[in-house]
Order: sequence, then structure tokens, then C-alpha cells
Amino acid sequence: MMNPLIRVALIEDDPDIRASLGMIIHGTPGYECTLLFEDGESGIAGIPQEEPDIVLMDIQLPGMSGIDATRALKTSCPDLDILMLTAQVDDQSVFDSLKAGACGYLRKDTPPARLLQAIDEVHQGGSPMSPDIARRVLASFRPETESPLSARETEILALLCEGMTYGKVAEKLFVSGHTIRSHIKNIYQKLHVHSRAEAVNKALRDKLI
Amino acid sequence: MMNPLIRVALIEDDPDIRASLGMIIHGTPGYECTLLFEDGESGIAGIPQEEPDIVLMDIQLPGMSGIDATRALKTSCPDLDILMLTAQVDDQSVFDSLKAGACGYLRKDTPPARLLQAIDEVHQGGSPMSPDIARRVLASFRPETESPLSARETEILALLCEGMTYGKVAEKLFVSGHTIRSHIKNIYQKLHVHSRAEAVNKALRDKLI
DNA sequence: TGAAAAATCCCTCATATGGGGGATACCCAC
DNA sequence: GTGGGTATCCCCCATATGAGGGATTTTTCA
Repeated sequence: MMNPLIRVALIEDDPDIRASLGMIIHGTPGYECTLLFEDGESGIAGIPQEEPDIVLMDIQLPGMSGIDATRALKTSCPDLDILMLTAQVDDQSVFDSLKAGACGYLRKDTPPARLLQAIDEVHQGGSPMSPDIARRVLASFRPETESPLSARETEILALLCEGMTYGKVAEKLFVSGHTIRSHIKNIYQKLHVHSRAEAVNKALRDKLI
Repeated sequence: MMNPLIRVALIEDDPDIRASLGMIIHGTPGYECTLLFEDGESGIAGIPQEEPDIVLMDIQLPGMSGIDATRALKTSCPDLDILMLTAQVDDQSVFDSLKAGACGYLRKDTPPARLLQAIDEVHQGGSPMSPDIARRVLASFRPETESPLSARETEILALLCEGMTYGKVAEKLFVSGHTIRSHIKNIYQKLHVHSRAEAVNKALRDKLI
């Protein structure tokens, strides 16, 4: 039994890379790669009609960035799988791409064999990443700083995040409102913030709760 | 030239799996696996002295969970690489493990060849994940709901998150404080919240900004 | 073209909030 | 055994906030 062809589209501005990558993929049994685009705009125009299985997307493009193109493509084709294939490996590029809807992220120097394997993986519902990218993505789940707050303060901060007033928190913890005030003043001081909104922001961003 | 052995520790409560997995790894050239523990407590007690390169961690354990054991181990040995190897593949387990410091996540039914490859990948600074896990990890970066807010409202919400007062926001956007009040009332209504703290919370959790 | 949504402005009022003080008691580490 | 951090309680006060009304204009889109 023969699997149907995996249809790959490619958005890459460098003509040499585009051509050679296209040939490598198209020349491999089980893959088809006839949709080649030199920028995001033409990709957005051409891809929805063709309905490929996977798009390989560069980030550095003339005109709109590959990240913006990813966002646009995911809006018009939510089920399309987009795999970033790029030299940009800074955190900003990586995380913006993922927020835009990329389902994988490979360095441009990925060897062809691994690239083909990654395309396969995407097609089977996976999310291939270059090893160092994967490591950084997972690291983003860890709190990056030691919390300066005591257990009690953390508990109160969590309740503040829920939107509870001083009174409600006090009630819930069976202490006086004055105590809560006091704790919150200490929390603000430790977090270097001056309002509830900032405190909630910091708590969530720094994963303090 | 021979690479030094990769020293693997294993925390797994099932005696059969523990023994067979240990033998598979230890029997493979380039790997050593002599540190076998049946629960988190003994692992925490024994691993720091032995300083293995990698720990394979089950989640479902008698006594403390593998997630808690991961947290404890990462506290005493921050540079230790811990790879989850578990049947638990619900989002809660996955994300809690990553928050606890796991640097990879494999399903328990991963074939031995792939497991050995994953150990290698971890040792080289990567973060192997089973395909469906990786997909869900990446999906967590995407906003899961369409934002109900207009562009202007989103802009204002972002400034609220920074902790700016009505007045400051109004100043920044060159409109009257009344306008900001009005926008914020609409924002609260759309987000079904009743305070700034809740709004900031929802904005960050739902990735509205 | 005509209704809906968005963006702007205005008013009142009770209450929550944050900043400034200060106090006591506990526990733990140096 | 003393000092620092924590947890608890108390005071005052100016202002920010949220809820309740209202209005106009522009933009968007069907």
C-alpha cells in the first residue's frame, strides 16, 4: 500500500535555496513540492487554493515577515501545518512564530534527511524542532527567578489575581483586612510594583503563582 | 575516539519495567544504567551523590509523584537533565512536569531505539518529546479563543496591564479620561470581569495582549 | 443605504485602593 | 540572645476605581 503524496509548499526568498530545496523534496518518493514562493504575499495569495499539506516558511523575507505570513495563512487556513525553516533562532523569532501558529521550528542548516523526516513528523501530527529550540521552548515553562515571596504572600497574591478585594481575601483566610493590607504592601515592595494590576502582571509573567 | 559513557538513572515503580529498561540501556554500548530507584524518595536520596547525566522519571509512583520528585531534584541539582517517561499524557501532567523542570517528555510506549536516541538528544542539549506531546506544547503558545476586543480596547488593556491609571492611559492616548473609563467598562463587559486584576489575569492567560 | 459597532465625551457616588505611619508576637539563624 | 523575616493587627487620608446613568460622531459592513 502506497501512502498518498505529502504536498509541500515552500516560501523562501533565496532563489538557489528555494530551487535546491524544492528539488530535494520533490525528488524524494512520497513527497511533492511544486509550490514555490519567493515572498509572503505571493504565498498568501497562492497557497489557499492549492491546499498543500505543509508549508515550509522562512522568516527573513522581502516585504512581510514569515511570521506575519504565518499568522495570515493560519487565519485563512486554520488547519494548514506551517513549519518554520529559518536562520533566525533568537527567542523573539521562535516564540513569535509559535504564537503566530507555527507547528514546528527548524534551523536552516538542518540536513535534508532530517528535514524530510520532520515533514513526515508534521504530517503525522507531530511538531519537530531543532534540539536547541526545543530546549528553549521547554525552558520557557520554568519560573526564571526565585520567588522572593513567602508562602503566605504567594497565597494572597494568587487570590489577588482572582480579583478578590481586600475584604474577600481576609474573609477567605480568616484574618483581618489590616493583615491583608500589610501583606500586600510587603508583596508590592518585594515585587517592585505599585498597583494590583502590575502585581498580577508580574505574578503571571514570572510564574510566581 | 570513544565518547564517555552516558550515565542514566531510572525512577520507575514497576519492577519488570524497571529491570528490563535498565538492562536495555545498560546493555547498549555508550550507555550505563546502574542507578535504579523504585520511588521518588529514594531517587532524591541517592541521585545527588551519584551525579548521573540523565534521569528517566515516571510520574505515577508510590508516595510522592514523579513531578514532585522532579521539582526536588532540580532544586538540589539544577543542571541535572530529567526526562519524563510516563503513561500520563494529559495536559496537566505534561505542563506541570515542564514547570517542575523536565527537559523532555516521552510516552511510555516509546520503542527502545527511540528512547536511546532521545537520551542521546538530551545529553546533547536537546529536548525530545513524543510527537503528540510536542504538538500540544506548541499549541499552548497560541491564543485559544478569538479576542472579543477591538484594536483600541486591546491597546488600552495592554496599558492597564502595565499598571497605568485611567489618567495616565488617557494622557498616553491623547483622549479624555472619560473615554478610557468608557472603553474599560466595555472591556470588562466583554471579558466578563469586574476588576482590573481579573482583566489583567484574563488578558495574560488568554493571550489577548 | 441603514443598522451595528466602535470611539469619543460627560455626570454622580459609594467604596476600594495605596501610601504613610506604628505595634506585637513568633521563629529561626547567626 | 539578638536581629531579621514573617504573620498578625491597628490608624489616617487622598485618590483611583467600578457601577450606574447618559450622549455624539465615525466607521464598518451587510
